[in-house]
Amino acid sequence: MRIGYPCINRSLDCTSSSTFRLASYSEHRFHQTVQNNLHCLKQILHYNLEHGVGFFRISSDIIPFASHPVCSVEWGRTFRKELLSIGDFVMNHDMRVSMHPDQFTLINSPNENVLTQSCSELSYHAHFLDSMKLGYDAKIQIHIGGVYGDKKAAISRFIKNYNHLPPAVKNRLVIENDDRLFSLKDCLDIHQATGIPVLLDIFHHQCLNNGETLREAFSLTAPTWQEQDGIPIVDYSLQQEGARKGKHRESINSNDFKNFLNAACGFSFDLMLEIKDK
DNA sequence: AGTTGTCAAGCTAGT
DNA sequence: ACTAGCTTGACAACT
Repeated sequence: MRIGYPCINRSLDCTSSSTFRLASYSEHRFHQTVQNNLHCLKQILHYNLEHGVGFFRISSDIIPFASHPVCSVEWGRTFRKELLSIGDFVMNHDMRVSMHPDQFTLINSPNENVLTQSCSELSYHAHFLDSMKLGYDAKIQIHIGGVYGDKKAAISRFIKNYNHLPPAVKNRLVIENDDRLFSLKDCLDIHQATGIPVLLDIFHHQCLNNGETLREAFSLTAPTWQEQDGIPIVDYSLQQEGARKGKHRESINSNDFKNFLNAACGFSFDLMLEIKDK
């Protein structure tokens, strides 16, 4: 099992997700920012190696405005050497990376513009991981999307639009159960129809489920991952007490974590710790 | 130098 | 009607 954390390393003064306002976009600014982000990503991966951390989620901001019309730079070519070098580092040390496009990426939206932009956002993520020549175990995780007043229709729209995605995206895309709308069971149904792997989010499963125990949730999701997908990815986090439902905790609770590990015993997976203080 | 309003994008539930 | 929350605050204009 590899353990990972998302996007930000609080021990290094180097961030791989710095961006800028759209209003101040220029090719120079873009070039500078991407160069710095890639440099910091390398630093973070080195740090991770030294600290036994084999898994990392790369921020979607690593290439700012990559899917926006304003960006016409062929960054995959410009930064080819840097990207390949990072990819080599990841593979040589048996590490894994993933990405999580943000809440605006909705492939089940009834709005065609939202769908189009979501597809180009997903293509950007796939292109980024492809540019590092990483295997298809480097995943892009998204939620199912909105309900739009009709859950069944929302699910069929997801399946239909998923089938039209380019192979580069399909090779990496996985779906994650969320905390309010689409449960693990919904994701498994979509898996039945599409073959898409299901990423189990432990915290979301506590918020929304159909009575499956944690062990059952593991048994159900594990077979949705094929050989080329790598071992399953599992997201772990906890409710911040006193905050509104869905808010992630600042720090881990070791009792809860021990219970989780006991329930997970015997299953093979990589673990993403979505805990604010890493 | 420090503070604070705002930032590409969507949706939902709670207030 | 408004806003917090979402995988992650931080940019940039203002005082």
